[in-house]
Amino acid sequence: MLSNSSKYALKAVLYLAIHTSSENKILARDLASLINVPPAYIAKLLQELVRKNLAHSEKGPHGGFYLDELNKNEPVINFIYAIDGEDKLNSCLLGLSHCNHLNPCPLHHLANPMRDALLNNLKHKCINDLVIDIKNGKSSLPL
Amino acid sequence: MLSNSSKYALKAVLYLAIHTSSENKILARDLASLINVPPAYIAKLLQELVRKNLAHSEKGPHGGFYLDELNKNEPVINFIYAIDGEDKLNSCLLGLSHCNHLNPCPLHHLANPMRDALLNNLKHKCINDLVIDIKNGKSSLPL
DNA sequence: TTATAAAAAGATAAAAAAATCTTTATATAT
DNA sequence: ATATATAAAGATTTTTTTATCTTTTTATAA
Repeated sequence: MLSNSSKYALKAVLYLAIHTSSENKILARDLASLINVPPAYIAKLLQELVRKNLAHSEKGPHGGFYLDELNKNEPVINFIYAIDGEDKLNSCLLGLSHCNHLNPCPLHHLANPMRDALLNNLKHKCINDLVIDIKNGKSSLPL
Repeated sequence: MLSNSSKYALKAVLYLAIHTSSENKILARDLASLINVPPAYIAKLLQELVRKNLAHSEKGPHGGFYLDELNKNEPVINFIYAIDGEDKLNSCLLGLSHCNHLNPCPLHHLANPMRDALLNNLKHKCINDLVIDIKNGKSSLPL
């Protein structure tokens, strides 16, 4: 469903959303150990998010990664799209390019309503919504 | 979501369900070209399904692969489990081993209802149910 | 201005998944 | 019996994904 890369990126982003701001950054290597992801790997993923304006970074002493308020209000799906591309979540379950609602594949009716509902949630929930759940005890870390 | 291998296997199984029986087998290489899957690859996958009693084969002249009535009545999910293993569809979206309904990860509420509904469909629909849809024009090939 | 601390970029390596090739076993027909 | 057609099994190759390592750039502070 999600690649390792997307999973790691989401874990990182959740951590950043809870614990960082422009005044309070975190080093890639510290973040890595806190969310159980290889340090060099998470650094790469964060660089990609920064390039796509889904996270921020500063170089040099007292530098590090953080999320600003705009980032925290991005829909969850944007982070997945940034790392995995759009096709991964949107393509036909059987990999058929012709499959759509007018020309449904044999698994379409069985799976698409759920997929659409999931995509809808991912599009309408932002990172901050997930953080609110965590703070209300509706979901939990650690990552 | 599904590996290439599972997608290929499901396409093969659907074809076999519609077009084969113990009196009417098909060669791996013929099936391969009909469903657009590499011949050596589909042969391997079918061998795995045969080993797990989800399909049948006969060697030698007039041999080939086919599904019997029991196979056609297997739930769709069994073919996926046979190829991808059970974990792939059941593990936490973020890959967290501790995640469950009592200790939900931040994506759990957002995704699990849909995943459960999908799994339920895959468990309760058998291959023949999909074939009936195709025959009624509710879904369509080619594969 | 120099040293240092950090991310960015790019190159490389390792592991897993996808795909193919070769050999063996088995059934059928001649 | 022998030749042939097929799946089964196993080995190998290729591609993709995952992960790491090295070098460069940039910002800070002494």
